[in-house]
Amino acid sequence: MLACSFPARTLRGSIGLRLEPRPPLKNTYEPSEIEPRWQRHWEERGLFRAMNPGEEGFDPRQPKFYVLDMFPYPSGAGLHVGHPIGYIGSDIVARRKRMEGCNVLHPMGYDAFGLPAEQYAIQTGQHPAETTRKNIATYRRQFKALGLSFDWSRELATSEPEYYRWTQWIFARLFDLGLAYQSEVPVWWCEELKTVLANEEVINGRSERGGHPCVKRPLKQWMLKITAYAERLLADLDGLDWPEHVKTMQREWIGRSEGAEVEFAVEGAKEKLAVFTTRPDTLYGATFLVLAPEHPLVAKLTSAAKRAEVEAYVRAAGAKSDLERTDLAKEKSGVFLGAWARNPAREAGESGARIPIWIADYVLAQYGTGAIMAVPGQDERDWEFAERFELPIVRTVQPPEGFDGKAYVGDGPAIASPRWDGKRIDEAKRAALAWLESSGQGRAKVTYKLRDWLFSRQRYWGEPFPVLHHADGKTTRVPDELLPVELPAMKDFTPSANGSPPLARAKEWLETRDPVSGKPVRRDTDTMPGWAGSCWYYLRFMDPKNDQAPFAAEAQRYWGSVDLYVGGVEHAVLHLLYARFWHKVLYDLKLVSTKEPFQRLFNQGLLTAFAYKDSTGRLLPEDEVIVLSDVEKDEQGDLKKTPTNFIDKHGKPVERVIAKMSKSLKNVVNPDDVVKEYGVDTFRVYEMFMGPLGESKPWNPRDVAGSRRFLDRLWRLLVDEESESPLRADLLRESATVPAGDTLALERALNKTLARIEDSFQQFNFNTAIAAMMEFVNEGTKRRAALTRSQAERFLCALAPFAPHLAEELWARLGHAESITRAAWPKADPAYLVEDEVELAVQVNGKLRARIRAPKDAQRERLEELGRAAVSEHLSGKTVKKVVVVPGRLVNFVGD
RNA sequence: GGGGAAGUGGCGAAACCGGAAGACGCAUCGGACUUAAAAUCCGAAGGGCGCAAGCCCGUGGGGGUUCGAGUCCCCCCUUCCCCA
Repeated sequence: MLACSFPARTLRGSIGLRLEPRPPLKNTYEPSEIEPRWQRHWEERGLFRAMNPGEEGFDPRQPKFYVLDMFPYPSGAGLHVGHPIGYIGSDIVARRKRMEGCNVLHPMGYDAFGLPAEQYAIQTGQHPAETTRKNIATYRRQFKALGLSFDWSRELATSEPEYYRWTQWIFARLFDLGLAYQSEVPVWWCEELKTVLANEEVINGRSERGGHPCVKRPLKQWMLKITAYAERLLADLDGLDWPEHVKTMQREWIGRSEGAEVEFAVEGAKEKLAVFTTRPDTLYGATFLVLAPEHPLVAKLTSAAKRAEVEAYVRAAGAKSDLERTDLAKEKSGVFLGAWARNPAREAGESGARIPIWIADYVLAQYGTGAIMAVPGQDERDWEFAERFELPIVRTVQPPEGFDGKAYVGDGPAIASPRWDGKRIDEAKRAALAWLESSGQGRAKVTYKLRDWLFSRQRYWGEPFPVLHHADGKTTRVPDELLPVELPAMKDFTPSANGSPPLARAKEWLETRDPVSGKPVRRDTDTMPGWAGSCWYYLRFMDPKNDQAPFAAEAQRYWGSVDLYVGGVEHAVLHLLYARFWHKVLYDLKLVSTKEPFQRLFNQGLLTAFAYKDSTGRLLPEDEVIVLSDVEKDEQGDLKKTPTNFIDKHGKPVERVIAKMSKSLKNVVNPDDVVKEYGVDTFRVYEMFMGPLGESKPWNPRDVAGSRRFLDRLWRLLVDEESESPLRADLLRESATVPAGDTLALERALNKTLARIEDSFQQFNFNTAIAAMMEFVNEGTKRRAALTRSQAERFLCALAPFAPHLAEELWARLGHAESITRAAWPKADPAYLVEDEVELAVQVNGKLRARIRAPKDAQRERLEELGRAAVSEHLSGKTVKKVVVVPGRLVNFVGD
């Protein structure tokens, strides 16, 4: 029996109900009074506290459930109505799981380090610590106002020393394992701004702000060897319950490709040139080599005559982005180095053995070996390059008859390749590899598009690196017990004019002594990127106050992986890949017990808004648009529906379109305003009612009222606004009898509703759950006298995750002293889901012609008979060739 | 450029396995209540033709499979999102 359906408790009289907290005497639905009161109630009693093993109140019989939101970056603007969609969705799951008897971990925190906070601080002249504190306070207030059932005792911010101490501690583990190293890598440098810029801050070789020219230049950076985990990051995707497209994105980002590394001897040089190719079978067709302009051997191989030209080209390539360089549509460019190599498939002196070495910017230094063998016969870009510079082209795969294209990339028998002629690609590859290996000129190799993770930034607002640089050039790490290395308080944290990081100016902090040897050492002046703190916060939530370790092993073993992780698809690659990487390192260190951090991932859809486009295509702010009625009278004075019309202030028609919420379009809605006008429960219900959680949909201000009306109707269904009684009198009685008449109809309606709510949890299309609840309330309003106490209670329990404040209030008015938070989740009773008599469609040639009613278990023959009678007119003069009967659905007569 | 998701009334949407298209809500219209309005309650409503019973059309466009297609297959168009 369901605990919430028939409470085994005698009720006090209607006057003597002790309600806690006590509602006022006014008897209309007043969210502004009800909601803060219940929020205080939850907070005071710690109803959403999750207990760890060993804590008082921990119940080992409860299954655990960890539901996590991607924590927000606390920006100065606060939340707009788009942010809470995911939070409300996950909150509904968390609340429902609690009602199912789970120990639910549902925490919230802030991803508080990072570039935007620093930029905002520089602009406003405030310290990032200050703006971050203020922004967090705003977020916290807004979260609490939304009635989200977070365990606030676990709140954290990645910029707090108590937190980043352990971020540094994990970095120290990476350092010890050799997974963190320093390296000269090309980064975007803007001379005008005197700073290093992130990839996304550079557009077409110019800074996003100001449009100043930028170049790539090598700088010493911290790198994390994520490539060492490429294979496992790829393989373990298979076991995850993630959207398939997110897994695909990760697979493509990792970009595994199998092929061969082939060595080419260079004329007049000891060094051999190693190239990576996925097509070793086309080796005979390699008619030239192409190096990336940054390839380390470029300077050495360039002939004196070509030096000036080569150097100019290398400089120009440095100013381009990878995208510009590899764009297939662009005209190929390149320069001959004046050097020659030998194709290892051919003997020296043999025709085609001597091949020229070029550089071209379509070859990237970071991929493979930074050098390719160009096979124009089987590669489109190489073909284009060969045509442009008049280099030889040799086909080594026989194109099909009638092929008149240029490069042929399809399958076919090998030709002009004596060692594997006639073999198709797969086999030819194997043969080529075997020959390369046996002759010592190459080997099988797997490469990944994934590169090591550039892990440092020359900025202030991030985690300092817990390392010490010694006079002899050695780098050691700060001992664990001296962590955290705190970020020094600095008044001026803008980038320096010479491009050195702000921390280089914190002299007292910078110059220190090695705790081991006592010798003077320097700290590192870079900080970690914004991704660092978010790589492990889900683990800290398991044990957030621990000052001996990042988290206790026991706590981690208990909570395991995140059971449901909800957030935006924009983190599909980087955040999720980085966090998985750290998790696997911790797994190898036996610090965590699971291989993967997030078992199930769900991406909520984007919230859009309406915007208006005029005839020139310009988007107009909402307040410059006038909405005309969508009903017009025609000449006869009859009403005629037309598309809703919108005009601008000059009376010109504009078109309504869907756009992102943005300040400039003035279509940003603040949840505070919605809550003030309608209440939180209405806000929550509306956000879920708009459409499936996973889909993007527009906020329509004039639709919100409908959700409020639903809650109003529910209120009036249970509460008589005219009377002072907290509840309608008939609901104070228990109704133990078997439902009949209208009560039976309501019982069926209720169970149907419960079943539909249950379904909605599969795909998180809570809009259908709310539609079902609306139908039940409408049904209940029509048959109010028949509604029983038990039905009201089960309905409120199902409503509780969606509109928790109203559900609590009515639950209390029904006489419950305990919060609905832990009431039992109501399940549909299948016995009430089937009707005795069903309606069927009767079709003739697939067209609906009549409807019949029949007992649900009527025989096919009987259905056909009933159907035939119902459509006899349509069948006269026709011969029925076939009758399709689908019991419970339809009868279809197929004639001529 | 690559990848992904999606196109259904005036609007947000629903339709679980191929079986009654448009549930639920918004906006709209009509009625009841009211001195009046708001609120509330009851009702109408995809488009077209018709006095009506009813008939025809209809899920971005075109083709196909099927007794039957919003749903499956092929081609095309459009929009949005992500990555670069």
